[in-house]
Amino acid sequence: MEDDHEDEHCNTGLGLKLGMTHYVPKEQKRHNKDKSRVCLDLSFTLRPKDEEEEEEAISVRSGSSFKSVHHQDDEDHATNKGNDFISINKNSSRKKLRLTKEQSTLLEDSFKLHTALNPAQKHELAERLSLTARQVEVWFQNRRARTKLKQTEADCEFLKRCCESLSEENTRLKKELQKLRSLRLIERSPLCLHLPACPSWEKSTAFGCGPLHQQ
DNA sequence: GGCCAGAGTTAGTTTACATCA
DNA sequence: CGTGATGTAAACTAACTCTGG
Repeated sequence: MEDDHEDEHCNTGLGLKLGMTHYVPKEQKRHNKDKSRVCLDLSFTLRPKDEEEEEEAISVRSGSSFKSVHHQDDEDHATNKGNDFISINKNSSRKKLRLTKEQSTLLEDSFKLHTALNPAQKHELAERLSLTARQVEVWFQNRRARTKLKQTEADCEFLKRCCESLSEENTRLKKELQKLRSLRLIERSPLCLHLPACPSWEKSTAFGCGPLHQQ
């Protein structure tokens, strides 16, 4: 899969950009219904300066997709050499980083130790992973969200089982109550004065709340 | 007012499956 | 029938925005 990067360079990015696709940035989708505008996404500053200027001449910088500039950590993008993220994005529109096995493992291991990082830990980990601190931060955010979601699903499943179990118990008790009521009718019958008492009756009547004391 | 975390959303990628030649 | 190409929906997840503490 990762071997296909070269093909990807040829396929998507350039074709889309020069193909005059009606690209609608997120901001515009939300606030601006002007879909006729032709836009190009100039996401990364690692692009050669002249190329950027050329594109700016025919485009409208949306400022949306990569608004993440508000994070100072993003300056680290320039230090992220050798990473797929950069090598892909410099030539195409927004591409998604795929973490390597090693990166994922290290992140997971770190997450097991601390589900949240302080700034120093974040930067240290980012350095070890050749990622930006922002990327590490986002990964931890998403990881926490996934953990929480899984926990919620597990809780949900547990409560569902509890509910089913209680429903069964409720049904069983209702049946028992029904049985006892019918027995009470028999007991009151003059023909059946010496009917042995049901053990559960004795228990419940001891607290004054058994079937015989109901109503 | 800046920072951070969580919630919710968007969008790129992968995977599984179906269909067709 | 088996096979490769293609299309599509679902799942996954990096990156994003918004909001509240």
